[in-house]
Amino acid sequence: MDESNEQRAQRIHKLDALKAMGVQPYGTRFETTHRVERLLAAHGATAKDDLEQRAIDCRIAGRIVALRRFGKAAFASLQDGAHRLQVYLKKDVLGDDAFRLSQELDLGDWIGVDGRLFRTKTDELTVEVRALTFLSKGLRPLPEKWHGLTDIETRYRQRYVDLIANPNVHAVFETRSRLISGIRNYLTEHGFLEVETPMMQPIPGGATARPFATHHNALNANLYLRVAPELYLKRLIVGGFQRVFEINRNFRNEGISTIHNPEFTMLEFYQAYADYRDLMALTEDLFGTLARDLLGAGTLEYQGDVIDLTPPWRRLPYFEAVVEYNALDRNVLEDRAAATAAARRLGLDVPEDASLVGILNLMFEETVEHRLTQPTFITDYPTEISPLSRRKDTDPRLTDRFELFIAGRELANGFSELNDPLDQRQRFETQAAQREAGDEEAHYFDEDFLRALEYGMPPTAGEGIGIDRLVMLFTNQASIRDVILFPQLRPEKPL
RNA sequence: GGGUCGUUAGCUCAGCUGGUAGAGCAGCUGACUCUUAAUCAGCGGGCCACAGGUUCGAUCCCUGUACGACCCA
Repeated sequence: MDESNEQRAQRIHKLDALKAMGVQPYGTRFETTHRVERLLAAHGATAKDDLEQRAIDCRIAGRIVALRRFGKAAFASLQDGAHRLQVYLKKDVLGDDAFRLSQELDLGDWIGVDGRLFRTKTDELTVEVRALTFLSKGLRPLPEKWHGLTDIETRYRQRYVDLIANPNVHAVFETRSRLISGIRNYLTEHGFLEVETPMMQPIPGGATARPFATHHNALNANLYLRVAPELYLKRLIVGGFQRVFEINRNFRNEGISTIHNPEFTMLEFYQAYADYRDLMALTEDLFGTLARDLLGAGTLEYQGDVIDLTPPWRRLPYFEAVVEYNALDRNVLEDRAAATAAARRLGLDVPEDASLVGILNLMFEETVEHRLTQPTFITDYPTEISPLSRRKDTDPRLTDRFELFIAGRELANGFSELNDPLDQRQRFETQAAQREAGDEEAHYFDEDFLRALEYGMPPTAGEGIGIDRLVMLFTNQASIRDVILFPQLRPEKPL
């Protein structure tokens, strides 16, 4: 970008003008009495006469985002977080020196004001400023006041400008933070202990995904950024922690899309002595609690759909879903040739060497997932694609597992954990064979994890919830980049 | 990885089968003590993403590159 544009040069000149007035353009401590949000909440509806009688003084600070000058007075909008409050700068109230300072103000400057609340004759809540403190000079012009900043690339690369120009963006990230706090509170209140496990792992495990590789010089060891914390959290269950959770970043070396960022935030939690059904109930309750606390409702609108979070949510076995959503004959579940024919009739490209489960999984992903708008637990996933899940007692080809879909997207994945070390060893062997055959997403063989299981892991259920996608749902955002402050982009050309 | 579209002033955008660029906001100067997209008068501001090609002449047509968005894998 142009570093020497006209407006920037003019503002650098203004630094001298400020100094000439004895004003430090980059100030220091300023104690406020109120946040603008609080003032608006408290007095947004207080009547004009009432305000005058109560003579409410305040001291607030913020960035000037609008400025309307008259000869000997001016109105400015001060932005504090996602909220704005108008201030009135009037010569005969401010005094000559402060008014002269006010005439040097630019859009984008930070100021602090002392004054009294009143309502203008157009009934807008406003602070009549008695003392003006210059806090910090902005050297770059702000985006346009009416359209704001819309260029998507600039919004992501210079999120600071996006946050200034688009208060709704600020609000999205406040909601994100509150949602994560809400999850922490909920789990802590339910006896879960927050823990931290390695993000740099010698063997990346816990998910089918390609890892980022790195190297530790002093140890001369290859390490991977984790794709999931799962295997470490289960080691903690082996060690005797009954309920643990971790909220932090996972890294997957895969494509970027509206629902994928290379680093993303995951909640995983593990509960000893519970099964996957308990976790479905917990998930319903957790989402309901978050919706009530953050949205004040049991339903939310997402991209034109009304999503009803009222429990219980539908539970639909995986194979049943494939049959139901495509109105297929049940023989496709047993007969590979029939499944292939059905998939091809649906327009799917079936590889010659695909297994029956592979074909059914293809149908599930292509024809079912995106249609699961209302919250739905798909249960009983095939063992073949669930290498860490406990087998069903009634059918060892299936597992005690679910995935939660809302608005056509996977939001959570949970299961009763496989705690049989010998079965787990076999599953790893199968994965290792797939890896040998060229599947870069297949699980790595983790001998230490098996050793841990051999010490005995109590019956346990565990779940992962994609926090970014959950935030998308709660803030009605279509792209994951709009709920991640600094989404991954190709590096910018040097400035 | 493939396809489609985009990149013009600080921001938001125009720009005619190709003749060296416009608006609004923002900025600067002046007027104005209740405005809120303030108003009025005047004035500046451009490597038209980058590199080639075609042409007397390219913001415009062609090729490539970079970055981004969306769709597909």
